[in-house]
Amino acid sequence: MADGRQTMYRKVAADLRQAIAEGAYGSGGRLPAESALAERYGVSRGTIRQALAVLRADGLVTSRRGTRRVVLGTARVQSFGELLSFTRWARSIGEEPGGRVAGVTRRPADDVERDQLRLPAGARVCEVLRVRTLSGAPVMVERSVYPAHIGELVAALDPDAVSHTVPLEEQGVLFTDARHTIDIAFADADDARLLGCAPGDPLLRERRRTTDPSGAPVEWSQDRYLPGTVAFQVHNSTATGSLSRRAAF
Amino acid sequence: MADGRQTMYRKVAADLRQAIAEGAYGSGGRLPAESALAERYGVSRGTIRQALAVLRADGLVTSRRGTRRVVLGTARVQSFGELLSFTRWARSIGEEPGGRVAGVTRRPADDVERDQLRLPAGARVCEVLRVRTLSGAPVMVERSVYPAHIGELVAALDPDAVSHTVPLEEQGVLFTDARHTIDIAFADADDARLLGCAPGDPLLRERRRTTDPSGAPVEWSQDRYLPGTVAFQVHNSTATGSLSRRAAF
DNA sequence: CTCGCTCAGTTGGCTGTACAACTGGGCGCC
DNA sequence: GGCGCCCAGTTGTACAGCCAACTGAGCGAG
Repeated sequence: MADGRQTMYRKVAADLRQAIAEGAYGSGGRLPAESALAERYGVSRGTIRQALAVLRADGLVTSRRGTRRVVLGTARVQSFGELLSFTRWARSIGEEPGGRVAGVTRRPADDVERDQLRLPAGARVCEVLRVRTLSGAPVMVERSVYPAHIGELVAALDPDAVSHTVPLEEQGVLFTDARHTIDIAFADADDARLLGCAPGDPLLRERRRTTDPSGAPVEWSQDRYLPGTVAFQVHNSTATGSLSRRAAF
Repeated sequence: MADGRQTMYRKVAADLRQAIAEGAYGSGGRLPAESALAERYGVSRGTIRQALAVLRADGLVTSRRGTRRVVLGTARVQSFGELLSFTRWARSIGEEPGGRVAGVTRRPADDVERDQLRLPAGARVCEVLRVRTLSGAPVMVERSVYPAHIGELVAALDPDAVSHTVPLEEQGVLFTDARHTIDIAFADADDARLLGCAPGDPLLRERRRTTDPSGAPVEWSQDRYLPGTVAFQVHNSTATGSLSRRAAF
C-alpha cells in the first residue's frame, strides 16, 4: 500500500484500530485517557490526539470534552486506494475482479468535462468505456474521461488489464482527492448490453472527480452499478463532515 | 445554528471559506502560507493548521508538503445539522419543506434494530412512517425507528410538524454522529401510495444510524427518495477518508 | 432518600519551538 | 540552450506546557 509512511501517529492509530477491531475495549466501551495512551506509547499527548483524530474521522470513536472517548463501532474502514480502485476494493473483500475495455473515444471536451477537468476551450479528452466484473459476473459500467495527456497512457494499457489505477500510479499519475456524487441513473443501450439488463433499468450511479496532489483534475468518471451489488457507506459528525445532500439538477 | 461556538480556528476557517467562495484566491490558486495567515489573524501556526484541516476535510483545499495549499473548489458545504435534518436542508437551498406522519407503530425491536440501536433483547421501539415534501410535492418516505424513551417524545409531536429534529434537540436529544449507507431500493405499497409512484419503482435509499454525544444510538432511519430529486455528495482524500464501498448483503 | 454541590479527571483550544521532508525556481556548469 | 544542483520557502511531525470547559461520581445538606 502506498500510504504506509511510518510516522508515530499513524502507527498509534493503526495499533488502536486493531485493538478496537479485536474488541479490546468492547463496543460502547471507553478508551484510555489521552495521557495514559501517551505514556503507554512513549509519545506526547499531541501525537496521541493526532492518531485519535484519524479514528474519529473514520467514525470509530466519539470525542467529547469532559469524558473519555467511546468506541462507536468496529467497522473495517477502507483506505483511499481501496475506495478509488475497483480492483483493490474487490481484492480487499476477497472477490476476484475483472474488466474489459468496451470502447475508447478521443474527442473535444464538452462543457461539463471542461469544467470538471479544468481544461481550456477546445481541449481534447479521452473517454474509456469499460465493464467491470466480480467473479465473472458483470457488476458495473465505468465511463472515465481523462485529459489527453493521461488518456494516452490509459489507451496504451492492455484492454484486458484488470487495473488501470495501479499502472497509472506506477507511471507517476497520483490520485489523492476525490469528490463523489451518488444518485440513480437509468440504463442506456450500452449499459444494457454490457450489464445484461434491460434499457431503462435503474442503476446506482457514482460520478467522481479525482485530483492529483497538486490539485489538478486527472479523471472524471461515471460508474453505474447493478442494484444489489454495492452500497456506499459514509460517516460524518459535527466535528468532521464531508457528506452533503444535493438537489438533483 | 448549534455549532456556532466561537473559537479562533472556527472563525479563521469561516473567514477563509468565505474568501475562497468569493474567489479571493481564484480556483486553482494558492493560499497564503500558514505563517502569513498566522500573522494576519494574530494567532499561532497551530491554530491556522486547525482551521485549514477543516477546509481540507471539506475538500476545499489541498495540502502537500513543500508547497502552498491550492484551492480545489468553491463548493458550499452543508453543516452537520443541515445534512441530518431534511427541514434545515430544504430551507438552506431555498425550498419549502413539508411533512406528514402516515403512521406510528410501537412494537418489539427486530434483530437488525436491536443491533443498530444497541438494545437488549425484548426492548420495544417506536417506528414513525412519514412522507416529506418540497413545495408540496412528495419527495421522500422516511421510516425512523427510535428507542422507546425517545419514541414517546416523537409521538407526542404534532403530526403536521415540519421538523422533528429541531424540537427533539430542544428537549435535549442531541445528534452528533451518523453513519449513512446509500443504495437502491424498490417501492413497496406504502412507498407507492405516499410518493405517487408505482410499486416496484426504483428509489434512492439512505439508511442512517445516528448517535448522541455519548455514543448511544438514538435513531435508525431508512429514507427513500424519488429518483431525480436528490443526490448525495462526498469528499475524501488520502488524508481524511469517511466514504467506503460495501458489498450489498 | 433525594437533590444539589463540589471536585478530580478528561478532552478542547492555543501557544511556542524545533526539525524533517519536500517543492519549485534560480543559478551555474557544460 | 539545456541540464542538474542547490537553496529558500513551505508544510508535516513531534514535543512541552497552560488554561478552559465539561463530565460523572461521590459527598453532604435537607
